Amino acid sequence: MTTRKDIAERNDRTLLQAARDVLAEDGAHASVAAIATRAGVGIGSLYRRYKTKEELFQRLSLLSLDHWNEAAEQGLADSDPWAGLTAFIHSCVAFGQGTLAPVAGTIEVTQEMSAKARRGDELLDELVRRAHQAGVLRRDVTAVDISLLIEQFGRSPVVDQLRKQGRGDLLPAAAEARRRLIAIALDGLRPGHGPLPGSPPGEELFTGRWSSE
Amino acid sequence: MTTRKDIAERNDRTLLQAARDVLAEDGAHASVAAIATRAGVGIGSLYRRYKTKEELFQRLSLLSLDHWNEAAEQGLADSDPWAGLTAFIHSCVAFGQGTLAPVAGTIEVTQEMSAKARRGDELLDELVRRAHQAGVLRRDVTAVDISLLIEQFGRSPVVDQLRKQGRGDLLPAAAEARRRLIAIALDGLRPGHGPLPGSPPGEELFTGRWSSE
DNA sequence: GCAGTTGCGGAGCGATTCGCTCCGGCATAG
DNA sequence: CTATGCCGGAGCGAATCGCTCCGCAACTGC
Repeated sequence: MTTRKDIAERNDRTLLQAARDVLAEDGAHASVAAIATRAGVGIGSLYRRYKTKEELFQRLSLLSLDHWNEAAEQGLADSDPWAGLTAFIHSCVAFGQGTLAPVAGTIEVTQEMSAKARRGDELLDELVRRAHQAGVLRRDVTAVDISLLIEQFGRSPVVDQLRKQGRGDLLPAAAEARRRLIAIALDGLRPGHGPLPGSPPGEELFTGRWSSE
Repeated sequence: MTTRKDIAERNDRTLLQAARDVLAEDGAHASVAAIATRAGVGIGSLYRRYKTKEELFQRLSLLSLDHWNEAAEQGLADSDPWAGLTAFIHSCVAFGQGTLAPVAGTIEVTQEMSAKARRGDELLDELVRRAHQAGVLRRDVTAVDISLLIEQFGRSPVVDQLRKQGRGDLLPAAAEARRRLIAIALDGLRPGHGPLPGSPPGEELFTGRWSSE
């Protein structure tokens, strides 16, 4: 038997997960109604828990930062620097750390958030330092590179589009393909490659059609 | 002196470029008004050239496919298989090949589009086959992997967000950081690494908080 | 210099969707 | 069986959507 309290607690968790998923698919366009529907609750219930849409996103942002920090600490707990670093990256990518980017500019940043973000930076720095020292990470890769890599892979256009089109049957294949991509990128982090740019390898490859970038 | 005809021609090119940029920043939410404003023309002018929003996107889609095919042909023209392949990838990423993904499901696919897409697949296959034969590309990397890599890097959450926030001053640094990421991924494509998954390296890294994926 | 023509920008249309409120109905407690 | 409180969703005003249409400015032929 499920009491009403059980349901309430489950909704709390489900709501944030739904928010993350909808955010991944719809970007900044994500609507409160879509999040509530995805979570399987009414709009009223959502607003009983979070006063505004912004409050929901702030809460989600905090959860995201918490996950980052916990994953980094778990990574540091691993005695193998390379295993710890890659476990951290995998965890963050799977969590979808990049999905909040579209709304990052629309919500107010609390000092709790910035404090946790600062701690997250420190943890990642340590993760990278350890890997450098052990010689398992190419020297010219910085902590910033790792952050960007996580953010870049945190959203998957292919997976998002499939999910929106309701082709859930293809999701496993897409997820697998994505894991292959991440594995490729991780291999690129190992030592023994030429130096990174600097100036890009082939500056003017692009047709003159586009000027930007 | 600029005649009216000059302006008209320039608008034609500028319009598609603006559409691509706005699409990158706003995703499927991109509005016609935003595209016209970005291009520096009135809404009326946009609708004089394209009957509907869909027609504009279809035209952009064709342009995107043309760029893919031209870049692939240029890559094949290079006698060095690795240089040709990486030049192709760089060109497609810089063009922003992934930015159309959010609207791909909303526009009707003409047979001209699917024909060009098929040709693009063939060209990429040949690019990959050459590289495999020359031994400069790891054996377990497929053409699909390359496509996904291009799509994944075709959008840059960081760059898009900076541009939306009007921090144009930071764009060069962000673009540079992005190039570093691509270089890392390309290095991961070289031979001499362990096999790709298959089953992911660390299946249950993730906290149990999220169930999806 | 003047009338005629062409193409431009943007105000404004109806429709849609947004964040959010509020209330009728149902499940549970006593 | 009554009383209580939480739930879902209809519906509010505001904002935004794709798109039309017209007044004005810029150029041409005389």
